[in-house]
Amino acid sequence: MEYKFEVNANEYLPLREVVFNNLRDAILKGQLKPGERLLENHLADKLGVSRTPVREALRMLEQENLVELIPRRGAQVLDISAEDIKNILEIRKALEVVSIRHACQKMDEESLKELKAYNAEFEKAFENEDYEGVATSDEKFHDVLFRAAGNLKLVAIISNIQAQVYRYRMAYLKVYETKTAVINHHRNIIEAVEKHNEEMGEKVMAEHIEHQTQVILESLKK
Amino acid sequence: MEYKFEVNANEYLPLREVVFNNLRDAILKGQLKPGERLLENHLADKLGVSRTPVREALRMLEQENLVELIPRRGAQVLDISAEDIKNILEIRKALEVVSIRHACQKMDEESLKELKAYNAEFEKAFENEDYEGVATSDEKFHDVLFRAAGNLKLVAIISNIQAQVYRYRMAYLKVYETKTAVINHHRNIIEAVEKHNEEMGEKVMAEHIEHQTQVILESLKK
DNA sequence: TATAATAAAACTGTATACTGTATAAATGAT
DNA sequence: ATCATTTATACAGTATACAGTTTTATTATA
Repeated sequence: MEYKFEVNANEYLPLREVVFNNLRDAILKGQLKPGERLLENHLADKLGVSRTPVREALRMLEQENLVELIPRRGAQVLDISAEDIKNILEIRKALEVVSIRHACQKMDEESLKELKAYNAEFEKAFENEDYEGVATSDEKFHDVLFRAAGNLKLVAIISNIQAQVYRYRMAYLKVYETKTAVINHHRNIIEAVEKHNEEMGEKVMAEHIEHQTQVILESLKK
Repeated sequence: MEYKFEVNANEYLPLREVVFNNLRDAILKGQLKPGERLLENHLADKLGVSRTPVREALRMLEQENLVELIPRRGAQVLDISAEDIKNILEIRKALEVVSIRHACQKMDEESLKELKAYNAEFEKAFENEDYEGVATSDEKFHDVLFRAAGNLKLVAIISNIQAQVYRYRMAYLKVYETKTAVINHHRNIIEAVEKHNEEMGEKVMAEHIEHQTQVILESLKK
């Protein structure tokens, strides 16, 4: 019998996906700045591929609302206004509320443990002023809630929405007053989920997102 | 002085957009059926273009959740389960509620008139059993509400969401009991908007979408 | 007749070549 | 110098060519 390496079918990624992930990342992290033009040739050279996969990746990024394509002019990183941020966070609020309602109804012990674990991570990171850590554990915290909702479409939309305001996340967390407010929100969310108290969950989550909106919009004025 | 034809800058559409619109339409109308494979060469020949714009259009359709791309295998029209429909309509409900809250707060006279006009169209079409007409005036009715909300991101997401369940729209409207229920919903929505009664609007809209969900899921069982 | 091995065909993935249109640079007129 | 006019350049849009992989058809084998 002949042996083969067990090749994971997921191992292969088309170049367009690689390019897509690359660019997406660079945009989210702010390495590619709003308004910056994305020249196909330039990107292709830099990434060591031909224009074809770059172009396809750009079409995907357009649909994700991360870049803007102007016919015969090319792509540029989408700029986002204060109004946009308000609009996006309003949508996020509505969807997070849906998701926590479900979570309050049917979250199991396992997920609840996870939720608490990520929250511990979250608080610790805050103590250490490790904002990168705060951000990632915050994401994980919310992810548990989405997943508990058991609505995959919801997860997809929220993560798309989030990508659009990702850049402003750090500014938010670093604002001094955020810390105590957000830690409280999270604790209340856990309590609501634990007690299966939908109304409470809904209320706290709405506050949580509204607070975030306030702070981000405030910080934008400067 | 020399005259030139006033050339509208928006007149030019890249082929990928043309192909995209074409395929999108065909999928929404059910001419391309769920599960059906979309062969690049075939489509390119049929539309009289090369594979390049077809491929780019497919990437866009993937991001719109209308087709599924399997690496090295190609594209196929995305199939949708009852679960998906439930999930999607739950999201739609949340977003329509957001939008009607705004509409109740700040809809102007002009838009209100439009709303009533489309609703008259809607009721008349129902009388004439012109379901195509019912569907389009219903769309316009809801569009007025979205637009009143003044949140462009919301409009974009809802229309994407709607595209995914577009196929089931007719089955819904043709169910006998739908007629009276929906006509009532619409009338109540108008009343709520007119009286700036947010709570009422929210309640009616939620019912409206829930009803739709019920009927569609029911009709799927057959 | 089923099953495995092999060969052929059909597709997708990627690169490259070509075309036409904007944009920027260079030239010339006022 | 400033503005218009031409020319050159850079770029996106589209088509095509080729490579590699999967699927299907064909043949061989039990």
